[in-house]
Amino acid sequence: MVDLLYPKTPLYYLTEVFMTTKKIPDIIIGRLPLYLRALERMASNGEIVTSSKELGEGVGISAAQIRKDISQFGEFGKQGTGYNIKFLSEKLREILNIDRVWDVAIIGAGDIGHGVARYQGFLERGFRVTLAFDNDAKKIGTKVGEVEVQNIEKMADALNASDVKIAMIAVPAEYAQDVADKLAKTQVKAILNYAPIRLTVPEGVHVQYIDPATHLQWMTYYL
Amino acid sequence: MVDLLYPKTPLYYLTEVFMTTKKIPDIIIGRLPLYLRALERMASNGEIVTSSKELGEGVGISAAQIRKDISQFGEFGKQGTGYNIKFLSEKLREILNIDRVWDVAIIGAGDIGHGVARYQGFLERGFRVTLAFDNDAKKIGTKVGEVEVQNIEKMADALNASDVKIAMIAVPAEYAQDVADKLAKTQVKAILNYAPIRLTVPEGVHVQYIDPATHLQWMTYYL
DNA sequence: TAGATTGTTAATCGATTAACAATC
DNA sequence: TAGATTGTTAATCGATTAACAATC
Repeated sequence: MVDLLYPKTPLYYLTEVFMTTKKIPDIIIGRLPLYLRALERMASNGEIVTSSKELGEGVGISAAQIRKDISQFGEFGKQGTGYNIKFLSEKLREILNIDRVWDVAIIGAGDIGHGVARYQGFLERGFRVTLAFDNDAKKIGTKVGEVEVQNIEKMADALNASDVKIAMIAVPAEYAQDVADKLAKTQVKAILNYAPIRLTVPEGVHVQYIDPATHLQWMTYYL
Repeated sequence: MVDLLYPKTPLYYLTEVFMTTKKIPDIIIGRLPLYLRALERMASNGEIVTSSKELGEGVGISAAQIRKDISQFGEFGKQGTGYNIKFLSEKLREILNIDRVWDVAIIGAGDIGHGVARYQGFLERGFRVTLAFDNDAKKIGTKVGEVEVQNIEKMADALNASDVKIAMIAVPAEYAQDVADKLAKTQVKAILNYAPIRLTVPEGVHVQYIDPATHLQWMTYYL
């Protein structure tokens, strides 16, 4: 509208640059892995193309929203045809930075730590546990999954000697913030927290939470 | 506004009744367990009262939203003072129907199933695994946590003979929908799904999803 | 009383949906 | 060409925040 009425002013170009580097809402990023998950299942079923309608049904989201989300990153579809599943999957993997395998550290070698380290789903989706730490002398030196549990006092050094940028916290709630503080001093920039407590971390460090009991308590409201 | 200008019409009363039985948004219900979790930690630290400001800081939500959420269910605070932690916790437990212990079934006795069955966090938060099922002959008869794994063919009967209304699905993605269909024919009305796939269930059955890989893939966007 | 904090209304913000021209 | 489906804009919807009277 504006540029029909006025010549392009410096403000116009500023706006355009701003638009180009616009921040994608976090909530959209969070849906991309769900799209990718559905696309990979379609691909494994031998499907070649899909539509926003079909994909939407697969993830429980409206077709309009699927199209809007995807179009934030480029024009990956074809009018009249839909989306090539393999192509869109590749694009989503590039956008999400999962066109590679990420090494991950696990802190806490209790029940959750063991479960997480053994979980095949991570490996299938691009994550490999390569470091494990605990503060319990009885656990140090034992194995969780494929990796040996190290003394948590060596965590900072071991992390800095590695290229690990992702850590999972599986210690009791009362230690979780302390662990997070220590992680924040390393190059770890993403934390998946299984402890049932909110973590405070510096700008630039991302935290996601997993708390199954919270999900169950949510559903009991409706029972 | 309306009732300043007009006498109270039948529509007014209809509206009032409607307001009284208003449906609380799902997103608000989902925050209540987080409030409760924070309150329980405060209580265990010996604190007696808190404010929307303090509670908000504990869960990472604005004070205004905390107040608005809680006020949907009653007037549980005191002006000038804040909220009594014990009292508010009790109210939240009543609202969420977790002023009791819920029996839970786990379907799938693989790595996730074992981890979940052993997880102490459920018991502490009001959930007890009492039934387990798998289709693998090698697993049937073994134990996950405290309970014996039964043949999945006996699932419907065993569930109907129990009072279990909550089930956790921890089978491979390709079997998850089939398990969900079978569960939907029992009195199970809440499903926590660990399989990385969306489930379609009848009206009145609630599903929550746990997929750690999705959370990791979300964060790698920012790395 | 003065200070603090709730409960609630109104304003703002952001996300979702509807609609449709473009085009394969 | 006719039918299908995208990418995008405008309209709608719902959630969050700000503000403040009530009151402890």
